[in-house]
Amino acid sequence: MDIEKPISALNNPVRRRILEWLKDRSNFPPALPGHEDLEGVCVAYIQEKAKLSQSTISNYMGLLKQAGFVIAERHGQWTFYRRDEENIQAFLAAVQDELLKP
Amino acid sequence: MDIEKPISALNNPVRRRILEWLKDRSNFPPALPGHEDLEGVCVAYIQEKAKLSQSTISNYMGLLKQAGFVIAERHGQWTFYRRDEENIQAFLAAVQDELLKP
DNA sequence: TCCATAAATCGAGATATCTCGATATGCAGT
DNA sequence: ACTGCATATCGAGATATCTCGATTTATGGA
Repeated sequence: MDIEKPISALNNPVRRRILEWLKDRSNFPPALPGHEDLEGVCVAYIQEKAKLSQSTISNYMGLLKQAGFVIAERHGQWTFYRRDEENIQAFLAAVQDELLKP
Repeated sequence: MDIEKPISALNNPVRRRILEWLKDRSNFPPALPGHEDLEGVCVAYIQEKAKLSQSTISNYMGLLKQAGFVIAERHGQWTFYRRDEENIQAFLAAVQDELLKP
């Protein structure tokens, strides 16, 4: 596991906060009608909470996705983002492995 | 524990490699005569291994120090840097705490 | 005191990141 | 096909990081 991209993605307070918000779906407005079964959150909700422009948040979510922290799922015109818990754990293990003495 | 500075310090491959090198004193030339008891490594040795300029390495070591990853100890004209294992562990715990779901 | 060496600080050019508004793309409904 | 909405991508200015050589500061020895 290469930690280059993940570290870079974490090197921004807003992106870190988004990852925290995504821990709990109830940090956002209720799911859109017909999507109640989905864990993910649409970009517009994240944008509203982060108070940054739509393009910035879309870009941020792309970085978080490339870093392996989130999974994107397209449903119709919406993209729903949710945390990739497995990959997050793999990243933490990799950082420990690199940082911790033998 | 604020992870802002530590994350920023880790966001560079050379600084990460320096932290790895410092895990084992034998990654560097033998201690200077009269300093065999010290764990730390002088800037010149790190510079030689990293193949970057003296000012760059001095700057890097300052960042790693501010991030809490290393401890600097001045002895005469030399500054010896060594890992701060406790703080490194504290950082890892903080990252886990921030990243991992409850 | 004067010189030599190690490290820190300064100033600057090159490159990367941040963040925006504007535009493009994809999808749903009429 | 056309319109409207959600998201992605583009282009750009502002700011930060990278890295260097030059200079300064601190220390030790002749």
